[in-house]
Amino acid sequence: MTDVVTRFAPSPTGYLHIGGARTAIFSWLLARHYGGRFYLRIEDTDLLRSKQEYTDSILDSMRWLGLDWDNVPVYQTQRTDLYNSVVDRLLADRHAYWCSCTPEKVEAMRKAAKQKGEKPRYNGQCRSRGNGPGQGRCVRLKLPLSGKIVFDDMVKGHIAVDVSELDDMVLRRADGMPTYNLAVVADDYEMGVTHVIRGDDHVSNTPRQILIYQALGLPVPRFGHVSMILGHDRQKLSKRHGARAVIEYRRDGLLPAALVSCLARLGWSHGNQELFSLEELVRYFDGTNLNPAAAAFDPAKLEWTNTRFMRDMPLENLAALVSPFVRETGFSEQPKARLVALCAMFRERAGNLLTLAENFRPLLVPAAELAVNEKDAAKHFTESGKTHLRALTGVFQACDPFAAGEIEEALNTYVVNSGQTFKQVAPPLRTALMGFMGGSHLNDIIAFLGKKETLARLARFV
RNA sequence: GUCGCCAUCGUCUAUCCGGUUAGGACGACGGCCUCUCAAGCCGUUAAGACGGGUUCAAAUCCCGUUGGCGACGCCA
Repeated sequence: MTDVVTRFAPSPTGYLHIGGARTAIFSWLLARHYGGRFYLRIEDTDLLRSKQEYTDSILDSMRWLGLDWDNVPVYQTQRTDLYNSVVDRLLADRHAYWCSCTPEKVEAMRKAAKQKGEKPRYNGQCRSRGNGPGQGRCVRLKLPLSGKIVFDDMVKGHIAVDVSELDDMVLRRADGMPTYNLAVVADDYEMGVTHVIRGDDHVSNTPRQILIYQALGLPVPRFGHVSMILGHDRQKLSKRHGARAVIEYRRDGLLPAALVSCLARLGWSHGNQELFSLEELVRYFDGTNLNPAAAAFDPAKLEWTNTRFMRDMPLENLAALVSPFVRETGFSEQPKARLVALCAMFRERAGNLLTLAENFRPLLVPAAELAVNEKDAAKHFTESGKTHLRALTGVFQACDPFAAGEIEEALNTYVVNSGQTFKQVAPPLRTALMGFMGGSHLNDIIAFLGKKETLARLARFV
């Protein structure tokens, strides 16, 4: 496989959701793995539902995920000449014919067939009418009378469908616009697509498209029908499963690499490996080991994956990524060194950048605005607890320089001298500084707050 | 209804063409660690839908049943 050409062909009728994203990822990976090309095609022929806003958003999501494409995206609405030439060729070769039946008439045909327990189909009555453009409304493909359409799917394996299951499909509508199946075949051929990776809701379209390729005398590409992604209850994915548009994950502060790794792992595997960098995916993804069964999406695993990616990346990078989220949670732009310190303290305690930024709050807010957990306060701000806080006020005041090493030493000295254990001193201190019993190591917290803020917080509770 | 596809722990999956105590990961639960919450480490939980074949041997191959999904548009 040297000349691998794949494509991703979204309809701009909505945002890129994770199902589409996964299809795009597989398609992109196949091309990149084999050093081929990956194209984008915007299937915008549904004029009513297509919006530029969606196209922009989809392209934006692709870029964010790190899925680059070759050339410029192709828009189907700009290629009617291509589609018309293909239909005309089919007409000239008598592989297609003009149909004068009205939609109502066809509908009635289908209904009747269904009532007889047959597959609802157009009966092909215009085949031999010899209609010309004058009498014709739409153009239909003339199917072979019998035979089987077989193809070897990259994920589903061998698939066979009897031609009698299909009917003479419309190629060009009465309004002159091409239908989906015609446009797909014309485009995939014209773009030189060798591997069609798409959702498995398209498997039943594949025999129809193969019929068009055959009528045109064109080589049929390889197909790979990726299974659907289901919700946790194994129902079709919807909002209530927490599976959303890619931009929403971006807004929540997921790392694109984590999303890609997690999505790639859904329906594809490489032994027991769970986490993959983009480079590893490109290296390992060769179009095999694809699971034909539908897979349920697990938001919990995504969070875990993201935490791992946040944990394993350079602190400076994480700090830069979390910065906008810190501003989003209501704080001013923070110096890089502070963000790095915060990330070091909290990155293993958050599943995404937004909650990471939210975890910073107790340390960024002024002492007077620190939210205090009532239960923890009641439990730890006892008489002895307050005694410790008062004593520690003096300890910290005397601590100079106010740096990590000195703070640790001063704290330890206080614990020993007061005949207490760290376990007795720490909880009231932690509650005073964080507002609740949580967060990172005390020394780090104190060093980050600095002398002034530390003392201000103690003063609030003594 | 017809056609097609699918079926391993709750979830994602491994087990390459038949031979495994059916492995890993997420989750859940428990323990260790510990000033807290996490993280980390250790452990527990839990699976071949069902019924027939073929075979010395079946999760694996075949048939059927059931269930799920998809498609059946002058939507994409």
